[in-house]
Amino acid sequence: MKLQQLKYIWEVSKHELNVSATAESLFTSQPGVSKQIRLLEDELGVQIFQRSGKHLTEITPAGQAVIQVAGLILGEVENIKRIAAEHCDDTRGSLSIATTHTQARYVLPPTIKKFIKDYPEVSLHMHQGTPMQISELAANRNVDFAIATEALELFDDLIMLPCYRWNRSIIVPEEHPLAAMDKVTLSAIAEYPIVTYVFGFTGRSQLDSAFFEHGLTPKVVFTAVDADVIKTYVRLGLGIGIVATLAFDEKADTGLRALDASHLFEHSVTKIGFRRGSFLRAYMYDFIHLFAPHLNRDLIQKASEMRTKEEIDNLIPAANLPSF
Amino acid sequence: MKLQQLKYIWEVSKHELNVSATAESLFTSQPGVSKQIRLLEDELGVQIFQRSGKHLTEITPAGQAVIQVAGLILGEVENIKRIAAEHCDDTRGSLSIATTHTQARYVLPPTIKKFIKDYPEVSLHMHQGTPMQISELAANRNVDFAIATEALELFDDLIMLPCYRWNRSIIVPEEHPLAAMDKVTLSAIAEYPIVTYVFGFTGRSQLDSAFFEHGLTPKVVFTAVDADVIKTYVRLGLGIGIVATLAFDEKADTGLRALDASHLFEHSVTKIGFRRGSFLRAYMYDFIHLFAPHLNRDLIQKASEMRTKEEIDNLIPAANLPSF
DNA sequence: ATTCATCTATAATCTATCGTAATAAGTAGA
DNA sequence: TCTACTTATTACGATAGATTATAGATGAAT
Repeated sequence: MKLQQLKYIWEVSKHELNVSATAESLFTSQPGVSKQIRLLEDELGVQIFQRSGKHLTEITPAGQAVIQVAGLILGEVENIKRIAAEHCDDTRGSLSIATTHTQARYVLPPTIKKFIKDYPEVSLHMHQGTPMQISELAANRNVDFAIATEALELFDDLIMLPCYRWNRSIIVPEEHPLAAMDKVTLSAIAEYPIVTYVFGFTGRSQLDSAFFEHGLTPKVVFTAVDADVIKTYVRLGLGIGIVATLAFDEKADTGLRALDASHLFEHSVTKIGFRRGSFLRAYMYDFIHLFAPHLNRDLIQKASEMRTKEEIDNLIPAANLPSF
Repeated sequence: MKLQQLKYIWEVSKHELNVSATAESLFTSQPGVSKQIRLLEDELGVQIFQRSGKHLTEITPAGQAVIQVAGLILGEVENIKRIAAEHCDDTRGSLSIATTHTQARYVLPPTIKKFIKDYPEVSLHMHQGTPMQISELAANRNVDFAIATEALELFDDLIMLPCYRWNRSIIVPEEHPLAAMDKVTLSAIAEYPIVTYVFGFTGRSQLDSAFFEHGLTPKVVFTAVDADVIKTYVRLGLGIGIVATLAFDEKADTGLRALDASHLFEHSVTKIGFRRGSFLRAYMYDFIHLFAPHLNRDLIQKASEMRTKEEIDNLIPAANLPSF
């Protein structure tokens, strides 16, 4: 048994059982991968993949179990490398973060700025995608951290730490009738066409459920992944915007007004996630701490030991989070 | 990084940093081991072993951490092999048990007899040693199970399941004055020379503390590892014996009488232990169940998840154990 | 100090293994 | 039945790994 063989079966299972594609992604040849998989199967005495003729069609039950453990091993191998790097030079390394537009554009910049000042030798990589893609990247060890508000819950082998709570604001042109209201109401909003986030992004589901619970059907005329696009269309008069409050900047966003909507919609919680059982470099702890000052090394390590989301939420109650 | 390299550093750390001895135990050449260790160190960029000239003198802090994780990986590799074997043929395999004389001679025979009848294709290996050696064998993956009454607690990465409680008896020649007593007392025993277990064996410490608490100093004139030897010397009139009750057989041990001493000494608990996180074959669960009928697959799996001995003792209270 | 036994590192050689390229063979979908 | 795609096979070349012999270093004992 070789680590490479474990790597191969793991990667094949993550590439829809397509050996050619897997080989390409690993910068090696297809016959090499096929051969190693076969050798491993011979050694173990069980089929890992079901074949129909020359195609891999599915993973056998034995394969399921083997691949799962192979994943653990690959994670530990990664840990060994990190441990070594940490003991070698704890200021040098790399940090990959997958996140959404909202975080990258409005929340992360100060954190990143401070981080690259503190750790100039750490090369930083940012990936942008849907919450689902982000979670997958973290679960598959393509990135170190996932930062998002949604979908992270779906991956059981990610440790997710609550970072901050945030609320929504209604964005309207300055002269809009709603701007005159003291406290906007859901029914008032429902009167106007709405521009907001795409489903699956930035707490969009919270928004929908609020309307639904009040028996209202919002007229969503346009959806976007990011608040910049939303604001642009609000300016054009397409409708009123509903975005995260932290995506509005009074100075920069001239011509627009933000009306607090925290009383209308349940708050959302943004979280940072990493693979369960992964060794974190010192600068990784520091990054988390920079991003969410209530998360110190001790707390992060305690949370890493937890088995369920509930335990973590108990350890870090939402009430104690910073709120925006 | 290769599995072999991890195996090498792990094994070297278990062979007092003697590369030559390690190579021999692995049936390979010393230069090969040295080279692979060096290659691994080069790849990781840190020293794993401290060298003084040409000798390995100690493990560096980085090495400590790396070797620990290497141990996890090797354990998972073992699990993969077991998983594969289980899916291939769940009646064939091997089972290695390390235990003490007392277990091997008096307790295990019926279990073993049933087991080899149920699983004729499983090759069974028994190792005998001190409780300390037994625990080490299990911790170092040389055997699957450790069965003993002492020392198992010292190894944090062993899951130990309580199997049964047992008490002691005083063994005397039939015509001995103590045989006439209704209920023997500690002070009565302390009058006579005593033959019992060597320290570190078969709950010997429990025995000493009972005397100590009553301010008595037993006259131990001879100690042995096993009850057979003890009984032999009792027959010779060297003194009275104190052994596990289950080591006395009324029919076979003619000329001797056993006097119950359960009221004098705290009971002991015999446990079966295996490496934390190790995948157990179906026949391994069955073996445990044969040995300790209250331990079924579910309970064993639950206990495997536990972090501390206390949690396990809570799950399997001593009061519920069979008693001998 | 010196010697000896023991242990590790180095070098050279040989073998086995792995990756690659070219190609054959099988599958799925139109 | 044809085409596009995928995997298996084969042969070859590069490379890494094991082995043997040997040199160098250490530490304990004389």
